[in-house]
Amino acid sequence: MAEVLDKVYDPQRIENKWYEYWEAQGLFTAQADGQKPPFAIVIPPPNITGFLHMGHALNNTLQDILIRCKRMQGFDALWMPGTDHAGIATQNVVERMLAQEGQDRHKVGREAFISRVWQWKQESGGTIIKQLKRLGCSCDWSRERFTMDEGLSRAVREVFVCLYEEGLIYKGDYIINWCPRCQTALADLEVEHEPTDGYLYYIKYPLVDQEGSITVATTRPETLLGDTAVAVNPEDLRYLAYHGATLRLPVLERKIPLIMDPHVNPEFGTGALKVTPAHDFHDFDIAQRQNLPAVKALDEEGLMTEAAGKYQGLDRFVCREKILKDLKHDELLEKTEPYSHAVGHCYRCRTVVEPMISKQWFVSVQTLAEPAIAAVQEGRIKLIPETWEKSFFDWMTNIRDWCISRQIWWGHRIPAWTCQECGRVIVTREDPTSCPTCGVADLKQETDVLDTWFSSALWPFSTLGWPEDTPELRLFYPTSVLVTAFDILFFWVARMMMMGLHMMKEVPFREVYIHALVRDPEGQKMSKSKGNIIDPLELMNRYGTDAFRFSLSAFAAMGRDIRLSEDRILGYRNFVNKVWNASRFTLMNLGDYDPAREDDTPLSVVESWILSRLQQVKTEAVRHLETYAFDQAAHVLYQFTWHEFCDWYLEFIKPQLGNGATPSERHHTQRVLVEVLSAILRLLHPFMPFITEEIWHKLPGARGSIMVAPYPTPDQALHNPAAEAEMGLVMESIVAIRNMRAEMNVSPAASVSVLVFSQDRSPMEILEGHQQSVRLLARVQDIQFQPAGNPPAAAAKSVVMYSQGGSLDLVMPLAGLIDFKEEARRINREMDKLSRELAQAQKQLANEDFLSKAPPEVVERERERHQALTEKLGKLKSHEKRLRELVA
RNA sequence: GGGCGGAUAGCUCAGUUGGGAGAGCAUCGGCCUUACAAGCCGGGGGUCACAGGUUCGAAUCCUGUUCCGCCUACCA
Repeated sequence: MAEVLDKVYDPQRIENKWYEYWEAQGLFTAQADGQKPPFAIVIPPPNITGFLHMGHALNNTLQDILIRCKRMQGFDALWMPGTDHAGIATQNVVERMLAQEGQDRHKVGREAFISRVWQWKQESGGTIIKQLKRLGCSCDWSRERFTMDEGLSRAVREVFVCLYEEGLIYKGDYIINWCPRCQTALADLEVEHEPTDGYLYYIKYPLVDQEGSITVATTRPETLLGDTAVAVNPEDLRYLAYHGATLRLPVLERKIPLIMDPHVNPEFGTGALKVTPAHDFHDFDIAQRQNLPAVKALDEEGLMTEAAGKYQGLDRFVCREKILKDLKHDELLEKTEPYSHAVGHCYRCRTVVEPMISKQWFVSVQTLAEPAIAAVQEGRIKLIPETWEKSFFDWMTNIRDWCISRQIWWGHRIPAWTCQECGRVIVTREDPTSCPTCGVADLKQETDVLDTWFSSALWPFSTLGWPEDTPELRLFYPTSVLVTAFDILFFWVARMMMMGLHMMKEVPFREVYIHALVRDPEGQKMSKSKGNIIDPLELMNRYGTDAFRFSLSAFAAMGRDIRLSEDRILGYRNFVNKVWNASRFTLMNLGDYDPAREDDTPLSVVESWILSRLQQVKTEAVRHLETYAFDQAAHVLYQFTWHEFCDWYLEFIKPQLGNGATPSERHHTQRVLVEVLSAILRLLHPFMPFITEEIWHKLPGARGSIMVAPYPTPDQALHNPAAEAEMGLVMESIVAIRNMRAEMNVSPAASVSVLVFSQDRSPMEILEGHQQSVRLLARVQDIQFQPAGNPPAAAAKSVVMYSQGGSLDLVMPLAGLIDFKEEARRINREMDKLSRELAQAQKQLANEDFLSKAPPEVVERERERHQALTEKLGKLKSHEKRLRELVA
């Protein structure tokens, strides 16, 4: 017979083929016609500057599993894809390109720069999408969106104007985080605090009108140039005498007051705090309370301002050194201590950020946060696993206003205009041409753009067509589930809740599945700087996409980070190959199979058993997928496919497919085999889409893609405990015989016979009915069944218990074949184990409390166990005794 | 400082209302048994971090301790 499949599965050969096929057939496209129940997921939009990393790979594999499963289950499944314009990140990329050409954005100008970014997006922005396709993602590409496309930009504008009109967006002077390199404000979340080794400098501020000085401690001496006070705790006795004093700011000689503020911690440093309202969050608050002026000592480029006097124009870090030198010279630097503290860095470029007072746009989040908190509390949005709820509530209740303006060019430009004549601010849906107050046409648009997360916050409804009233929006909003890692829970998820609830009056998604982070084999977070990045594409090339996907799902245990282990991926690569070869075997035996032929042969016990087990597996797999226990779903399918279907079922049915079988037997066996394999392929398809599709098309009677074949559902009528018990006995007997052979070092070629003794009719008859399988799978030449009799002493012996009652003695006469001492050792090992278990059971049953308080079924089970152990141990003991006599 | 998670076989990890400790890999022994050596068969290996408590019964629930990891925070 011609080879139906190659001997080894070659992923590269077929992956592209099937992806193109799926796309060409339009199988990813949601109908949105209301004919089927909806199921929708919006993708966390990857940055257009992005390349597929492990986090993407895991996140999108899990989404694809869910969406493929739901699609097969008959839902109108929409996986809404798209990309994020990633303001700062993208602008940085294009600016770097310009730099290489000796240009910068200011020379080029705003409009030309923006079209340059669009051009870059056109040429290089699609990489991540190609990589998602490589991963097999079944996104509805016909609906792909981009946060800067026309529709989404309209949504952004609409939301901005609405919130502004409601007074929920305002512009104000406020202290924000400023990145001197990116030249923009950053939201609190965009600042990463990294522990940094620095120094704590103790600086003396001389008193005016009296002797002495007050010493303050700081990590940033250059900011003293912006100091407008020194604060001490009102309770701090050490400074009681100085209340109301005036101090002389070192170097600048400016006079500043000593004030009292309860926020100062007397325990830290000297208990005296220099107050720099323009460059410190804490100090800003103090200044607000105490009506202190703010002096801006640093400018937007991180250079010292005019207020810094002779230090004007110096870089902040150069200035720090200079000031220290001058302080030393003036003998005002008391001491310097090494000090490690958290320093804020720009999450995009790693530059040390500078807190700075600035005029920015804010979203007032308090009123938006409350409905989001309520939605989670009331269970209208479920966070899975629930453990995240606590963090969520903590964050949401302490949330500060969201700074949404960014001083960059790439993004949604804030739709606000200022009349140059009367100063009126105009925020409208359509670009204004003249001032509604004074009528002049001299209007200037805000130059800032919006934080990228502003547009992503609208993603669940903006991608569905809002503000238009589209069929998609009506059908798919609220979406079913959001799949994401916890690192963007606050950046993105919380904001989607706020915006969705406010604009749509309805939650954006009903469930949020929060998966783990992928770490390197040592448990470290993967990062460019550590150089420990593992490239998912490389793993796909090496092991195949299906194996890679299956690995990720098998790793995805709830609430625990993933340590990437290549050994395990290799193991799942082998599993994929196993599926391939089981299918290969099946197809090799289907040459003459006619699916249309009638089959009235009843199911054999083996078939009843495998079908019964299959129903159980279907139930478990679906249950695990519905609770996002991807690892358990994968595990159940792995175990069943490999260790039940391949290891046992296929071996059992080989004779029924061989020459000895009648045509109708053979046909019947083929029919059931195809049925089971078909179910396995469909169950596995969401995890390993490519290989299952390839095999699916080779199955007899193949019709269309496996993607739209029904996902298996359990058939209770096939549940068959009797067949499972019966096959349990058969398999245990085979294992027992194999064990005796292996342990006794009986060569596989050696011919052995087995005698089966038992007083119990039922297990005896069962095994007798399966003697062909026993012969074949345990490599036994001759097998005899004896209700009673005297087994030979020169033999190995095993006792197999039948779960429905009774037992079998399997005796392998081995005169001349074995060393009896060896058999005695084997028996003793087993008896030891049994004795220990028996002792345990005895202790339990001797315990009055156990008997009276434990549930009756537990007690009953313990009794049965005790009896079985006693019986088995007794039989082995007498065998062992006879062996001893024989040796003696 | 606050919060969260983890500690189970040599390694990576499961263990779903508390009721006979599991998988994969590794290891040891034996097999080219006509789907698969990326395979088949069999074996060995664990005081479930430590100390208490609740319970007839604890890897599982409670308290405390130790050691890791993460998130968060304005102690300058």
